[in-house]
Amino acid sequence: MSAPTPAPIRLLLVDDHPVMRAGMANVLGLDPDFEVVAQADDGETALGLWDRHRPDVTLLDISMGGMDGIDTLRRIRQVDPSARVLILTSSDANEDIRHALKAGACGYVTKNVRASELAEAIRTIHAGGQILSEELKRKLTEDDGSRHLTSREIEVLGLVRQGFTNDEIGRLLGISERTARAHMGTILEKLNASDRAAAVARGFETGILKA
Amino acid sequence: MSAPTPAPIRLLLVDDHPVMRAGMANVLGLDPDFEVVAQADDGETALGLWDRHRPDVTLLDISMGGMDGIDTLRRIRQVDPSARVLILTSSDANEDIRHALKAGACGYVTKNVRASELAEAIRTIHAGGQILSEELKRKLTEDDGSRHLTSREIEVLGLVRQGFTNDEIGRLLGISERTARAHMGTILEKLNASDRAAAVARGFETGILKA
DNA sequence: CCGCCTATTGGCGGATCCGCCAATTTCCAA
DNA sequence: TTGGAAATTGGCGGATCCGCCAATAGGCGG
Repeated sequence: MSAPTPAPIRLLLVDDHPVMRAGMANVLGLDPDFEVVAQADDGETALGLWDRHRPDVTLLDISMGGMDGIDTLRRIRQVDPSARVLILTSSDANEDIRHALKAGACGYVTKNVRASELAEAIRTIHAGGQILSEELKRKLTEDDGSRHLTSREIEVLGLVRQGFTNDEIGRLLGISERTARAHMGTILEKLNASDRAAAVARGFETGILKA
Repeated sequence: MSAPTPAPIRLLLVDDHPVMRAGMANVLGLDPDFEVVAQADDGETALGLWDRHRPDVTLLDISMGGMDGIDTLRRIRQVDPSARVLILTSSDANEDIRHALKAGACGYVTKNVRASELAEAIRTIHAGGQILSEELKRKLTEDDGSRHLTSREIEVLGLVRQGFTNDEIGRLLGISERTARAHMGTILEKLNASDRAAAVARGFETGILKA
């Protein structure tokens, strides 16, 4: 009732760092459980390759030139909602984790993971499980909860970041300066910031804003 | 007058991403010109290994837990000012490049470099040359020049980031609120920001501030 | 159908910001 | 030594911010 050599798990690697991809291919390629069927260094290419190869599991980086990893993930899940994708990235920002999971990621590991743990994670993902380290889970629950901004608030924060006044923000968004101010108040409260400068800082720290 | 197999260039790899290190070791290990003599995933370990092996070239990542790459670089150059170090990192922030070069890096390449280019860069470094891509050079000259903050101004910006008012900043730094305000004015001008919120944003964008 | 959340707008007032002007001292580099 | 940049402090005033209070309207899930 047990095959000594089951079919390997077919993998698609997506990362814009060639050396990193080489590392993944090397580390995983040595394990007979895995087979790297394709690699891509941007979202567009990844989509095409995914469609052609239909890998069992996709390893996806978030920060890439062009279409980012989250968008790529959404597009893949749009084609096949059962696609299994493991996010493998350097960012441990709450927003990135949250967006990835919301977009349908089956797991999220940071790049400082050890090779053996990565392999184990892929097996778990392929078996239908979820992967999210205790550390990341803790980050998500403790540091967050009520303090995630609405899309409108994120929009306002983006303008604050550019140095616009409440009045200007109001005109830019077609709303009253009063309303912009109200959003600002909510942002300050949610981000636990004492003024707009601190709010922008918190935005970068949490990953809401990106350099 | 030409040896067919010269002694390989002895390398120390420092990066806190195990898979990335595997990639480097794999990519470079296949080339007989190179020999990976040691690997480290943090600055302290790197220092010890560097001292024991005295590699020809050190590949150093900037963002690491504990002592960061720049500090590690400084410590190495302190022991041996002729040590040759190539920064290999994901960050293309002006501040990181500037600090790395000032700390004595012989070269700076981002992780999206192709394997062949990385190998070539290492050879150049080992031969006594400098490596800095045209793209990064352009970034350094165009976007910068006069707009690098003084240490005092960076100190102030760090407090602004935390939401302190000019008055509070003055007291925290043991100076007058007037002076804090003056620094703020200079910061705004140098960073081309219209208010402190935008200044904080620019700080993160340029790499002066880090998440 | 009824709360709850979100978006919206309004008034009021004290706190804070930022620009423009000018001055002194220190310290480094040419 | 001398010029210049950096750090420091001061005054003045209009613009802007942010807190506290309150209200309306639309949407969504229980």
